[in-house]
This record gives sequence, structure tokens and C-alpha cells, in this order.
Amino acid sequence: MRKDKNTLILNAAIKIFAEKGYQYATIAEIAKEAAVSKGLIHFYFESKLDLMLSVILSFLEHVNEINAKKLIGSISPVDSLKAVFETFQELLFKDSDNLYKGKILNEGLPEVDKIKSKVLKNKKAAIDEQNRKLFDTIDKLIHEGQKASLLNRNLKPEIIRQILGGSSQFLTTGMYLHPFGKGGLGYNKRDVKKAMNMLIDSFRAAK
Amino acid sequence: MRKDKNTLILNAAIKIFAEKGYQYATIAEIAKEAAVSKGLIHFYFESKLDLMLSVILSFLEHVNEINAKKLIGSISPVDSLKAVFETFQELLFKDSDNLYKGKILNEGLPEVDKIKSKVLKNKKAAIDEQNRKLFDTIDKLIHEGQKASLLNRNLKPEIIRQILGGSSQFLTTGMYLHPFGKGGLGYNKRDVKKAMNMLIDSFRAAK
Amino acid sequence: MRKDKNTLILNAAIKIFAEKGYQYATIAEIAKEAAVSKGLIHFYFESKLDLMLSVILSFLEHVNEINAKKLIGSISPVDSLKAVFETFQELLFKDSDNLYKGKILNEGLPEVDKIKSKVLKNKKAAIDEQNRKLFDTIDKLIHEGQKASLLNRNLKPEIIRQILGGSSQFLTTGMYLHPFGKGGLGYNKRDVKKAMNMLIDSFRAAK
Amino acid sequence: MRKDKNTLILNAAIKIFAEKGYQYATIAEIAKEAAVSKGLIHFYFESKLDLMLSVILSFLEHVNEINAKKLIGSISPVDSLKAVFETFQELLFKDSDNLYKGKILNEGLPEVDKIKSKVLKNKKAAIDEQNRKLFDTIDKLIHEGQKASLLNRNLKPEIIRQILGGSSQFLTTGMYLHPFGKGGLGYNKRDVKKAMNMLIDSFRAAK
DNA sequence: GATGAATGAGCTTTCATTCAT
DNA sequence: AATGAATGAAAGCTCATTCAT
Repeated sequence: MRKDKNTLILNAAIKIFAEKGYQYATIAEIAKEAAVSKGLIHFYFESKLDLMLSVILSFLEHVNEINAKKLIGSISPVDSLKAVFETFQELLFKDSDNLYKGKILNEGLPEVDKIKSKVLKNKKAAIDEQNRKLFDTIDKLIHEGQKASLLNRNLKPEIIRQILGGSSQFLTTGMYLHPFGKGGLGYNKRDVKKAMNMLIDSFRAAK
Repeated sequence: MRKDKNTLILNAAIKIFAEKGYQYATIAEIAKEAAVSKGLIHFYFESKLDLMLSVILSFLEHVNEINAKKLIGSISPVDSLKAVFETFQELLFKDSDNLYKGKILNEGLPEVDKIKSKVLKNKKAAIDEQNRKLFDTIDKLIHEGQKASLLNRNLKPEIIRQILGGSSQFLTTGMYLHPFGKGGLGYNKRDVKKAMNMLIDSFRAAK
Repeated sequence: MRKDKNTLILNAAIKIFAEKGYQYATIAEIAKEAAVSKGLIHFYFESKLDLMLSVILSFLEHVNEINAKKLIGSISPVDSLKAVFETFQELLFKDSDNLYKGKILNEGLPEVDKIKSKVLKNKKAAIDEQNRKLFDTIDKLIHEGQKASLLNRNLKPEIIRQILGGSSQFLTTGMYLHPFGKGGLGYNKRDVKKAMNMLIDSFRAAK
Repeated sequence: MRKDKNTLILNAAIKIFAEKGYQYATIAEIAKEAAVSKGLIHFYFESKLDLMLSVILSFLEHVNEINAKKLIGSISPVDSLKAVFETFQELLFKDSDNLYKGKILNEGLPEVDKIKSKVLKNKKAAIDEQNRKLFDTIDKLIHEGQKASLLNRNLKPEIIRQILGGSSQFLTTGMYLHPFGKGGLGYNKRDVKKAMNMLIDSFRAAK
């Protein structure tokens, strides 16, 4: 089953955006990577910015979709929280394409300010919605956990969320490390999962 | 005592780089902000990239300098660790210029790959050295703490470092929050300090 | 009886060319207007230029055809001249499609230089022929009028032709007016006819 | 006395715009004609459109300036009208640069709709003002002439203006003629002046 | 030291045209 | 006859960098 051109371009974009950064990535290079003409990219995507927003949107949709499935059962808020961050690790560690998406997610957001066209405004709205969904999921779980005295009430939920989010992202994308010539991460997927679970457990309310 | 032109340009660059991002910042705009001609910027700095590396380098030197002073006494590894991350918060929260530097630090790193000229290679080497110094400080403290059974030995030092670094950065720069229209951070400098200390304490070895 | 596709495309082209101008009109838009695929346009017309030349040619053929019928009887050269320019006004004022053609006629001519292909050279030759026919008709009538002492001999026929042509075109297309925000023309079809007749009468030889 | 680069570019633009038409003219070609880099054109002019508007504006300013001087004395409306159109002929026949301007004036106006930027809106406003000044001059003279029973009252002033304008333009730019392979105009500057004066005289009120 | 006019490589985007289906 | 995905040349514009003054 052949991938359609749309997906082909999207995957090439993920790779090039992540390798070069949004600004340094060129349509020409993405086209070359996808083995497609420059024109075709603009046939499927309104602009370079549209292309990047499409990458981000598809990733967030994927994350929320998986979360929705995972959180159906009646597990505790703390376990749910673990599950949510596990989703991140799973997706980001699954293959390099997804690892790339984590970087793009981080880098692409400032670009969103430049949105002018109607189509892109709609796409941004869709991204915002997916983001809000993700944040709401996390914040609600933290809040529930605190209400049920399962999580430490001494920290504001926003603080906890930032700690978990920052740790998750740095652990998976290896930020801090890469540019300074240190080779690999020095740890693996399993280590990350364990660390995140311990981290969440550390926020449990003292008995 | 008037600031010399070099510093004038550096400060303008910090502001514009942080506001627009490295790529979208233009020499023209930095020149305007510094009330200086475009030509003069290239008189003091070899290139745009040189300018950004100079910003990063000066920040890291500042951080290491402060750390060196703080860690002279014979405090425990855990308290030292707290002191190091406190340095970050202090610098980054001190004024908006330094907060900006946090963002630049994050964003500028991919650019480093493009370094070609000899002068810039030297500058990169200087940055790497300052970075290694910072990392070594952190890693050594974690290692000492684990050896002295003050810190949990179940987690690799790299993991702990990434968690502390990620949390610190997300808490101070508000990443995750900004692009999605949520207004302020919802917490303040004091909250961050408390949270980082609790976080470090959570890695203490169970008795 | 359904219009055939060829005519359908031609009419769509007239509308879009006139609204947007030749250069700004796109094949895609013409195709949409004609409710036809882009590919089909190139099935019926060799190129965009061919399409415009076809519009011009069909208009000139129409003008000459009508003139031929009108000038069969033995009316005076002056009345014939009036009839010829009346044809213009009639066609151009008849409906907006024809008014459009007047604009295209004016705008399209510089494009003719770009003709390269054999097919288009033939089409250009056909246009030239129709044009020559129209000019010859006008010039001959002026010349006859002058010879019969019905028209002022102080003005060269070319001069008279340019005055009549320029007046006719400016009166019908409203050139000069449109771009400066003045609303309608301020006069109607009847006014134009009267003015053109008076203008032609003004060239009558003084007794 | 060397022409400054601004004027150099403006003159190159006049030539290329007139030869190729606004749309077909390229910045690269204008730059080559001016023996200047592409970048410099955008240093002096905001955009290609700005460049053309600048050409039109400078021409209209020139026309109105000359008219203002000519109409200071207390000559009759009819003679004033002759003087105004004489200005056109003088400017347009003076040299090929000015003849070109006549064509650009005609062709460039539809582009004005595309104006978006603030700078260009100001430029458009300036053009509109110069145009209104020109139209007001013409319309006022026609109106005065009719009021003083010097000009035929059977024709609306707008009609007379269009006839004079259209004739003037067609006579000077040779529209109608050029594209059909007929060589020169077949008449000269003197013929045009005589014809325009006769035309204006033909609108005199019958005694 | 300081200026800013001048350069030119490089980018995104448009769109007529082609061709497999 | 008809479609529309795919192509690629060409264009306007940006901006770091240079250099005469």
C-alpha cells in the first residue's frame, strides 16, 4: 500500500524541519527528500508555515487520541498521570520521526504568531484546541489528585505541570546535551519511564 | 560612565533575538535598537552568528562565575545542587534581559552547527568549555550526593540532571504555556525556588 | 441547444481576462468560471495566449461582419462612418461581455509580440487581416468623404481615424475615469451615440 | 552633474515598463538597464508596484506644475483648454521617455487596486490628488466655457472630456496603430497640435 | 570608529503546461 | 473528451555582508 503524496511530504518535512530547524529548512530540500517537485508541496500545503502546523497538529491529535483510549477505565489520578506522560515517551521514542516531532513542537510555536491567512487561522484554532485538550487532561488529573489528597497540595498545579512537562521533554529530546558534543543520551527508554514514574510518585502527598 | 558600543550592541541583540528568534531577528533591527549603524555591528562582531554566540558565552561565563563563588564553602552536595539551580532562577528572573537569555540559550544551539570560520570555532570552543564546566559541576554534585548516600542511587546522574534542568527551564521560561494564550505563569519566583528545592529533596535517598 | 465547450471556455475567458487583466487572469480561474478542468482548456486552446487571441479574433470578425451588412446600401461616406462607429458602441454597450471585449482589445495587444508557435502566427495573421479590414473600411470612408468634399481636407485621414477611435474607446470603456474613484460614467449609450455623431459632423467640410 | 541612483532607476523603469508592460517587466531587467543590483531597487522603492506608482506620480506632478504656470494669465476658457492639452502633447512628444509615460499611465492604473501597504496608500492618495487636480482643471474650463456660451451646451462636460482625453492619448501614443504592423504614425507633432485645436474649436457654441 | 548605499545569493511562491488515467 | 496531480521555470523580495567615504 503506497503512502500518498501528502503523507510523503509530511514525513519529509518532519525530518528536514527537525534537522535544520523551521527557518533553515527549505522547500527545495523538503521536496528533494520527498522526491517530489517544489510545486507539489504548495499543491498540498498552502505554505511552508501550513506544512509545519500540519506536522504539529497531526502529532497532538495522535497524543490526545491515545490518551482518550488510555483514560477510559477508572484508574486513579496518579496512575492516569503516569499514563499520560508514558504516551509522550512512547510516541517520542518510537522512532526518529516522532522524536523529531518533539523538537518541532518546541521550535515551531513562535512561528504561530505570523499566521495571517484564514486557512491557517483555522489550523491554528485546531492546534489550540488539541493543546487545550492536552493541558486540561493534565491539569484536571493533578487537581483531582490533590483534592483526593493523593498529591502534595503544597505545590500549585501549574508548577507540577511545568516540572513534569519540562522533565519529560528534556529526557526524551535530550535537550541540554546534544549541542555540546556528548554522544548518546546515556540512558534509554526504560530509564525514562522509571524516572517519570518516580518523579510523579515524589509528588504524592505525605501520609 | 557610558557603556561601550560593544555592550550596547550585545544588549540590543539579546532583546531582539529573544523577541523575534535568531532567524527572524535582523541586523537592521538590532542596529536600530542599539541606535547604531549596521556597519558598526560587523565592526565589532564577525557575523550575526558571532553575535549570538557572544550572548550565550557571556551568560554562561556569568553563571559559572557565580557558581564558583557560591560553592567555595563546604556545604553538602544537596545544598550545593540547590544553590546551582538557584543561580539559574536568580539570573533568569532578575530582569527581562536575563529571562531573554534563557530563551536564546535554548533556541540558538542548532545554529552552532553552521560554524565555519576560525574565529567562531574558537568561540564555540569557549562556549563548550563553559558548558562542560556547568555540566561537570552539576554531575559531580549529583555523583557525590549518591556516593554519600544522600541522593537516590536508583536513578542515573544524567537522568537527574535532565529532570532538574528541564524543570528549571520550563518553570522559568514558561515554555508550554505561552503559545496557548494562557496569560501569566500563574506563579512567581518564590514558588519556583520552593518547587526546585522540593524537587531536589525528592531525590534524597530514602533512609 | 447546449453551448459547446469551446464557446463555454471562450466566454469564461472573456469575463476573467476583462476583470483581472490578461496577466493576472489564471487558467485555473477561467477553468473554474467555465466549470471545466484546466486540462480541457489546453485541449481546445494551445495556450493562454491562444485563448486571448481567440477572444480578440472573434470580436473583430463580428464587427466586420456587421459592418459588411450595414454598408451594402449606397449611403454617403459620412453616414457610413457614423454607422461603423455605431457598430462599436452597439457591440460594446450591448452587454457586459462585449464591454469586456473592448478592454481586452486594448490590453491584449502588447502580448502579440510574444507569439512564437506556428499556430499562433496563423492566428495573428487572421487578427491582422480582420484589423486591416476594419482600418481599411474606416480609412476608405474618410478618404471618400474628403474626395467628395464632404469632410474637412485639412486633417490627414490617419488623424481623423485616431480621434474617432480614441473618442469611441474612451467614451465606451470609461477610461480615464475608473481608477479615480468617480462612480459611474455620468452618461449613457444614447449620449455616446449623439456625441460620436456630432464629432463626425464636426469634421464635415465647411461650405 | 551625475543623476542620483533614484532617478537612474526611475528612468530605467519607465523604459522597461513601457516596452514590456508592467507585468512582463522584471526587476532583474530594470536593474540591468539601470546598471544597478536588484537589491538596490528595493532599497529605493518598496516594491515593484511602488516603482510604477512613482513613475506615474512624477509625470502627473509635472503636468500639473506646467499647467499651473500656463493658466496664470487671464486667457479664455477655450484657449486654456487648448493649452492644457498642448501640455500633454509637449510632454509626451518631447522624448521617448515621456512617450513611454503615456503608455504606463494607461496600463498601470488597474494595478492600483492591488495596493495594500500604508506607504503605497499614501502614494496612491498623492496620485489621486494630482489626478483630481488635472480633471478639475479640465472640467472647470469646460464648464466655464459652457456657462459663457463659448462651448456647445448640448454635450455633457464628461463627454467632452472623454473625447478630448481619448483623442489626445490615441494621437500621441499611436494606440490602434502599433500592433498591426503599420510603421510610423503617419503624422507629426505639429499635426497633432493642429488637430487638437480644431477638435476643441469644433465644440464651440454655434452663434 | 562610524556610516549607510550597494551587492547578490537564496528563498518562497505562482502558474502555464503536461500527461497518465 | 476530460480530469487534476505533478512539474519546473521564473519572479519578487529579504537581508547579511561589504566597502567607499
